[in-house]
Amino acid sequence: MAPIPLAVTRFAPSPTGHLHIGGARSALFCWAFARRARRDGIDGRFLIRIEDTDQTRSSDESARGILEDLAWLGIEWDDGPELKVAGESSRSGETGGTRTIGGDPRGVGPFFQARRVALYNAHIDALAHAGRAYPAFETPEELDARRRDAIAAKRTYRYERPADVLPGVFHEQRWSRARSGERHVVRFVFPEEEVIVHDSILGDVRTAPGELDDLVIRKADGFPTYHFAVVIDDELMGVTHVLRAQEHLANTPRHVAMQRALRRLDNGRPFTVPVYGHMPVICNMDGSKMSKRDKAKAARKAARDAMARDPSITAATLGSQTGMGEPAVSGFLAGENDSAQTAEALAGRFNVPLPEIEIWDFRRSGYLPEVIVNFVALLGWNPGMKDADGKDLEKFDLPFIAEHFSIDRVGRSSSKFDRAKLLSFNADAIAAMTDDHFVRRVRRWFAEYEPGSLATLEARDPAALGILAPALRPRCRTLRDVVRQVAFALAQDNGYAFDPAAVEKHLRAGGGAGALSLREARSHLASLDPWSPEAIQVAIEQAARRLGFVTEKGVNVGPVAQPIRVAIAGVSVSPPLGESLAVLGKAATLARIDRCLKEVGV
RNA sequence: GGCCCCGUCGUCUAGCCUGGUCCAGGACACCACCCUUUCACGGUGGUGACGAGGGUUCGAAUCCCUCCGGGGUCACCA
Repeated sequence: MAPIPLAVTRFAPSPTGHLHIGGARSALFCWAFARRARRDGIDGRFLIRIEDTDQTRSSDESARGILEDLAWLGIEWDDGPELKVAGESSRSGETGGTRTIGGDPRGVGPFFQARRVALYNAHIDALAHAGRAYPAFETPEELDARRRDAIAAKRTYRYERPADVLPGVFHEQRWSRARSGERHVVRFVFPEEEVIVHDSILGDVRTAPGELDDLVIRKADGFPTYHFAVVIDDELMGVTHVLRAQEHLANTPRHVAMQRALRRLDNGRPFTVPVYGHMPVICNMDGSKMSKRDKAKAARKAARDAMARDPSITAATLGSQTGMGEPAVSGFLAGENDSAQTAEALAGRFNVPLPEIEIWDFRRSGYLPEVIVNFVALLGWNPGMKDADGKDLEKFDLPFIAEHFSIDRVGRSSSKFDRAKLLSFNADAIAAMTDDHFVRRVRRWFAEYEPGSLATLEARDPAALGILAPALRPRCRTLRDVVRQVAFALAQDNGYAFDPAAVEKHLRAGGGAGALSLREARSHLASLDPWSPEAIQVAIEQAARRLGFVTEKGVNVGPVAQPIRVAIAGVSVSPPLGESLAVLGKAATLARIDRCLKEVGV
C-alpha cells in the first residue's frame, strides 16, 4: 500500500511580542490549507515553530502568549510546542479538565530554534566543505560604512565576496582563523545563476544572476540567521507548503538557492523545494503597514494634541500622572521609542482608544474570536460562493474554511483593514447569539477584564445579565460595550449626576410636565408586584394612559418613559426601561426617582 | 534609487483564467424614508468603481503594450 501523502504547512512566529493580526491570518491560511488537504485523503498537518534565534528580543512569555492567542482563535496545531488549555467542558463556562494542543508525533522537534543550533552547525559544516559557505570577518561598522558609501554614491549596495573566496573550494585559512576564536559570521556563496520561484499565488518570479549577494547564515553569536534556520527546519520538519506574507517574497530566492545547495545529512538526498505561496499584506486604512507602532503613534498624537490645547500639560506632569516618569514620557513624545507601556499609560490618561493591532488587543476590546477568524479570512481570500439570497457568502466559521479553503482563491492585492466592517461583523454575531450564550460570553469577558464591574452588577441582582441580555444584544457591538450599556446599574443609587440638558427637556419643560409624569409613574411602580420587565412595562403604559397620553395610534409612553429614564440613569439614554428597572430593583428605582424629584425640585 | 509584487464603488470583494448574459453584483460605511418611549436593532430606497492611454477583436473589467499610482524588499531582525 502506498504511503499516505503528506502536506505540512507551518506558522513560524518569532516570540518578540504578541500575535499580530497579520500573523493570525497567515496561521489561519496555513491551518486551513492543511485541514482542507485531509478531504483529499492527504495527511494535512499544521506545524508551529518558534523562531527565537534573536537572543536579545525573544522571550518565553511571548512565545506562550502567541500560542495562547492562536488557541483562543481556535487555530490548533498538529505538530509544535505543547500548550495546555481548558478542556472541552469549559466551553459551557464550567471549569473542566485540560487538554494539550501540539506535541511531536512525527519526531521532528524540538520546535524552538534555539534548541536546534547543533543541527544548523552540522549543515553549515557540510556547506563549508562543499565550498558553499565561508567565514567573513568584516565588522558591522565596516559594513555600515560601505553601505553608506554606496548610498552616497547612488550605487546599489551589495556585499562583495572577498577575492580569496572561490566557489566550490573549502577555505582552510579562513576556517582556521574562525576556529581560533576570531569573531566572524558565516556567509553563503550565492550562485551566479537565475533563480525562479514558482509561487502558487503570484506565478513565477525570476531573479536575475548577480542580483543577490552572499548572505549571512550564521551570526557572530553562533546562532543561525532566519534565512538559514528556515531552510533547514522546513526540510527537517517535512514542510511541503510555505504560505506566508508577501513581505517574504524577496527573500525566497535566497531560500531556494540554499535548498539547491544543501543535502540531508541522514540520507544524502537534496533538500526539497517546498511549494510557495505569498499572500498580500494587510494595511491600515491610510495604506501604511499595520504595525504595533501605530499604537504609539495614536498615543503620541493624543498627548501632543492635549499639550497644544493646554500648555499646563507637560512631559513632567504626564510623567507623574501616569507613573511613567518624565524621562520616559519625553523620550516617547520625541519619538525616541515606541514603548507599548508608555502608549497604554498615555492613552489611559487621555482616555483615547488605541487601535487594535494584535490579537490580544482585539480580545481585550471585546471582539469574538470566531469573528476575527471570519473577518481576517476575508482579507485576501473568499469562497466565491453565494448564500441562500444569492448574495456573496461572507459569514462563515472555521469548519467551513477547513472545508473550502484553496490557494486558487487567495487574492494578489493587499487589503486595508476596515475596522468599521469588523465591528459590524462582531455586532451581527452578538445579535445572533442566544441570550444564554451571550450571558456566558459576557461573564467570561468581564471576569477577565472588568471583574469589579461584574461583581457590582451581580451584587445588585445575580441574574442581572440574564435579564438585560435581550436588551443588550442588539445594542452591543463588542463585549466591552456591555460596560457602557450597564453603566447606570454600576453607579451607586445616589452616585450619579443628572444631566442638566436632559433634566430641562424631560422634567422641567412645559412647566414641569415631566416631573408630574414622573410622580404619576412612581405611584404605579410603587404598588407593582411582581417586579418584572413585563409588569414594569405595563405599569408605565398605565401611567401614560392615566395622564391622557393617548392618540388614535394608541398609548404614547414617551412623555412618561423619558422622565423615568433621566431619573434612573441621569441621562436620556438607557436600555429599555422594563429590563433596566427590573435589574435595579424596586427599592433602588424608587430611591432614584425620589432623589431626582428632590434635586430637580419641580 | 535597484529589484520584485499589485491596481474593480471610500473599504472588503464577485466577475477576469474559459472575451458578449456587466450601461458591473454583494457586504461594510454613508445619505433618505419607515418603524420606534431614549439609544440601538430592523425594513425600504439611494449615492458610489473597472487608474490612464494605446492596441487586438464585430465586441474588453476580462487578452497584449506603455505610462501612472500603491506596496514590499534591499541587516550579524524575523
